[in-house]
This record gives sequence, structure tokens and C-alpha cells, in this order.
Amino acid sequence: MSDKLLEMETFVRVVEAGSISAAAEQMSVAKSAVSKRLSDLEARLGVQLLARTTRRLNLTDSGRAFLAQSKEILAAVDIAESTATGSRGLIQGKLRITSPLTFGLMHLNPAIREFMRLHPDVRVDIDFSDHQRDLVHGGYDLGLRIANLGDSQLAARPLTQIRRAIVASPSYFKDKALPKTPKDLLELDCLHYSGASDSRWVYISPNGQKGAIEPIARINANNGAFLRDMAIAGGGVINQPTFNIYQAICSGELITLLDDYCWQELTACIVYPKTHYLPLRVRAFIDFLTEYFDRDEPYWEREIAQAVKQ
Amino acid sequence: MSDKLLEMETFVRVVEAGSISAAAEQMSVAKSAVSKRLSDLEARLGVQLLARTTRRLNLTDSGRAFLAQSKEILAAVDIAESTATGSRGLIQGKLRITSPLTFGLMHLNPAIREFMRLHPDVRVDIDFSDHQRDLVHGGYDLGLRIANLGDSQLAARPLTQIRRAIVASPSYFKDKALPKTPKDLLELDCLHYSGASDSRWVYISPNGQKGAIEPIARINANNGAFLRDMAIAGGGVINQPTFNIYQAICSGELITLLDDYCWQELTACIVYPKTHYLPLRVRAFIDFLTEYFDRDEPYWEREIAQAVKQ
DNA sequence: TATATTGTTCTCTATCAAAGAACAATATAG
DNA sequence: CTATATTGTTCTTTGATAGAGAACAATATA
Repeated sequence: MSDKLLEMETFVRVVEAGSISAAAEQMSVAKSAVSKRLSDLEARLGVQLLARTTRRLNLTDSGRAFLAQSKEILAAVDIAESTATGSRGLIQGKLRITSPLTFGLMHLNPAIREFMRLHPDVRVDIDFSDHQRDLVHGGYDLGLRIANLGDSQLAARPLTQIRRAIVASPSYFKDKALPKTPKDLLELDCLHYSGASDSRWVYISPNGQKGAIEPIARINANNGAFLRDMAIAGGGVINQPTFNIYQAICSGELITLLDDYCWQELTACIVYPKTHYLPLRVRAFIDFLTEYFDRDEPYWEREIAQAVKQ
Repeated sequence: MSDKLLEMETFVRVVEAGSISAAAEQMSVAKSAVSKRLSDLEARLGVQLLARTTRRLNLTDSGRAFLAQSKEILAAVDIAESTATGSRGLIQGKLRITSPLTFGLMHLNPAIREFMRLHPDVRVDIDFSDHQRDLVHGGYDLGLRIANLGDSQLAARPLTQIRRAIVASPSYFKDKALPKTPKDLLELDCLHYSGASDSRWVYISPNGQKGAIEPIARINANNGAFLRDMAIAGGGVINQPTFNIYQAICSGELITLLDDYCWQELTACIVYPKTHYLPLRVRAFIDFLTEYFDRDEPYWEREIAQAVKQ
């Protein structure tokens, strides 16, 4: 007898991924295996669930109904198993995460190492990318997002505020005056992050008024680390989240400009599919990260504050 | 990854069967396999579901909860699969039946052969016994019962009325007078079915009055075929269901006595566990049998009626 | 029209589950 | 109270089978 649950799981994944190849990729098995599971399932039921050309998959009516029931069943199994183990156990399986590139590379490594130390049976599959992946479609358990999001399909758990700062290398100002107002930035070499939806640099001035400038980008790049290193090398002025530049600020490689202005903040969030049941490993990881990135003051803010004091 | 559904199914069966050995027997696998499935499941969950000594099984609290959820899930899977196939398909799997001995041997053979011809993927496991098996405990899909039952735990579908007749061999009356009233039977050699709950022979007389006699059993036996053959051989008078003796009546080997009395009738029923979902093969078999044993007039009654005409 | 990508099919292999015997533990019978 | 039967576990051997990987067919896209 074949493994019915595995067949159902495969079927669901194929539908959500949109193709057999993608589902195979996500499940880390050969696509021949996925193809076989699917056709075995259909043979057993004697019904075609997916009308497939080589290029496109379409749910049949039977398939649509079976899909819904399969999801229910898979969730029920998860629930049954986790209630059986109680709170203490069964944090296991593969955790599929998508994370913004720079933030992930700079701050996720130790967090994940610690989480995996706590839960030896968890494996992790991370996709670093500044493209916002479709969680369901991509088969991700959760994603990190740095945005002021209003995504409706997903549940979101705020992690911490992301402050920004305008910084440049001290050497950059050897022959230039420090800016006094945001407008002064327009005269300088601004290095801009091209991934942002808004090409302006938005601020609140010391007297509480909102404002924005549209910097003339000397360089556009879709990678924060690149912009940071360029600024450190004296390439110009950047507007970047503090998590990216705190080390350079502490070391003095970068100095903050227009300190009394408050540059548009973002929120770091964990997003995950709004499902009535969340696998234990996902819940555990969310709780862990929430703890890890102290909501009020993440460690990079503390380090900056300390450096300023000295 | 192990087959979670198979583990759940095994767990449920072990609990209902009351022992690992019995469950293995019912599932037609080695008990070592059942034992392993169970301990694998517990290991995976990290929880003991069944506290087992070598002699007794006890559900733990976790086990009790997991049992209920497992049943739900297994039923959900069945439902999902059969709705997917629609009405037309997936009548397959092993049909576990328990049937009364004589009735089963005389009348079930062609019925089951026909059913299996219609549904090639069905296998059948029959237990012939006049002991009323516990369906759930014994892991049966359904049972045939010949009784005026009021069993509450089970759902029942009436098949047909079972008429009775008092018969004996013509040769038996070579030197005896035929009985005129039930009381006259007390003077004859009555051969009694010892499996009945009631040791009396109950009747309604031609004028509509109820009555009963307590025959003095010359022979007690718990097998109807044996009693029939004994009567044919001239051993005495029997009170037996017509399904058992119709051939002998038609052939003249047995003659009916006290024809104008109506001897207590029984009802042939199919009983099955009152579950919210019935596997398709079970439903199909029930429908088939209902059709097969025409409720109003089963074929043996028709044959008797024909023989009487001639 | 050429190319890339998709799903299927095939064979080969490694894995894993079941069988079956041997064993340990515990009711039951005499 | 001892002998026996029955139960669940453990171990090794064996067989089935699911997955890998390549080759293929079909279809979008450039």
C-alpha cells in the first residue's frame, strides 16, 4: 500500500507550486518521483485530479474537491501529532524560510544556529532574496519582510522597528561641507537602494514636519551591503537601515548626518500563511525570533547607542 | 518517512482488537510488524500511547486523544477518496464479514461470488460462526444476524423475514400419527437447536392466539444442518428456518407439520458499526445483499411455494 | 525554426518494511 | 505452586518498492 498522506502532500504541493518540477524542487526529490506519486494517486482513485499538458496544470473538479480535503486532512494529522506530543516535543522537519538578502546575511546566521542547536531535528532551507517570494506558491513556511506591509493573505508578526540613518565616510567630507538640511543632500553623491518601492528619502524634521527629497542617484544598486561598502570607501551618502551600518558607525568608518531628522522607519516582520494550523516548528521558530530580536531595542541599536556615549 | 496513516490505522486496530496479536491477525500481517509500527509511531511522537504489559493494553491519556483524532482522520481520508472517485469507483479492499454458520454456508456462497465478480478488487474474509462476534472488537466490516435484535451499538439493515417450519421425514410417521396440535409434538422426538436463546417453540395458532411449547429435546445440537440431516434420516421433528430445509421440503424428504400454525419468525439483518462514514465496499455489499435477498420473498420461499402447487 | 523547459517513462539501486524465529514476560490451568 | 500457553519484543534475512537519473516527448518562447 502506498503512502496516502505522502501522495496527498505531494498533490497539494504540486498545485500550490504550480508545476511538478517546482514541487519536486521544493520537496527535494526527483521530479520523476513526484510525477509517479501523482499518477499513482490518480490511478488509485481512478480519477484525473490534474489536467496537465507539458506546460500547464489545471485542477479538475474532482481535483479541486480533493485538494481541499487533502489540506484538511494534512492539517488534522499535524494537529493530532502535536497534541499527542504536547508542548514539549516534535519540533522537527524542514523549515523553509525566505529572507531579505542583506538583513539575512548579517543577522540570521547566529539566530538560526542557536535555533538548530535547541532543536536538533530541525533542518533549514533558506532562500535569500530581496524579491518578495510568494510564500504559498513557493512552499515556504515563513518569510522575513522589512516593510510597512499591508499584505492581506498572510499573517504577520512584528519583530522590531528598523531605524534608518543617513551616513557617509568622514573622508568624503574632506573638501565638502556637512549637510545642514535634507535639501543639502541633493548636492552630494547619493547612493540609492533600487529595490525600494519609493525612490524618495522620507523624513520627519526636528519640528515634526514631514518632508521628502528625491535624491539624484549617483549609483543605484539593489544590494545594501554593496552600498554600505561603497559609502565606507568614500563613494557618497547612503540612506540605510541601521542594522546594515551599525558596525561601520561604531568603528567610525561612517558618520551619521542630519541626526536630528527622523528618517522613515520600517518594521521587520515575520509573515506566514494564514492557516488555521501552524506546524509546531514554525510556531517555535517565530517565537524564537521574536525573542531573539528584542522588539524594543535590537542589539545593533544598543551598540550604536553605546558607541555614541563614548 | 514512515506511512503515518498506516501507523494510525494500526494503532486504532490494536486498541479495538484489544491486543497486538489480534490486530496482526485481523490485518493479515506478522505481529512483529504491528509491534514495530506501534513503537515507531510512539518513538516519532515521543509519547507512549499504549501502556502495555505482555498481557494487557491500556490507553494513556495521550493515546486516548490520539485515538479519537486518528479515527477522524482515517474516516476523512476515506471520504475524500470516495468523493473523488464519485459513485462509480474504488470498491476495493478487504471485506471482513461474520455470518451465522448454516445460513452462510447455504446461501452466501453464490452471493459473494457474484459480488466479487462485479468488483474484482474486493477481497473477502469470512468468519462463519453462530457465536455473535463483536464487530468492532473483531475488526469486522459487517455481520449477518438472524434474530429479532435490539442491538444498540450497531446499525442494522433488515434483509428478509425468516420463516420457520416444523418438519420431519415421512418415514418417521410410518407408525405414528401426525400431530394435530402443538401439544402433540411433546409426544414426538424433538431435535432442538441449542444455540437459540429461547428453548421454547413459539407459535401463533390459526385463530390468532399466541402459544408456546417446551419440547423435550431428544437431541440438542448447535448446528442447523446437522439437525436437518438428522430429521431427513428419520431422527425426529425439527423446528427450523425455511432457508435451511427448503430443498428437503421440495424434494419431499421432509414434510411440513402443523402448517396452519405460524411459527415464530425472525429477521435476517446486516449489522455494521454505527460510524458516520461507511467504506464504499461495505455500503456496496450491503446494497448488493439487500437486492440479492429479496426482502418480500426470498428465493427459498418461492421454491417452496412452487413445490406445494405441483 | 531553434531552444529551453516541462512531464513521462525507463532501468537500476538502496532502502526499508515485513516475515519468521527466538526470546522474555505474564496470565491461566491443573 | 508449577507447568503451559499466550503475549509483546527483538533480531536477522528477504523481498518489494520508492527514488535517482538519464533519455524521451511535448510545448511554449525567442
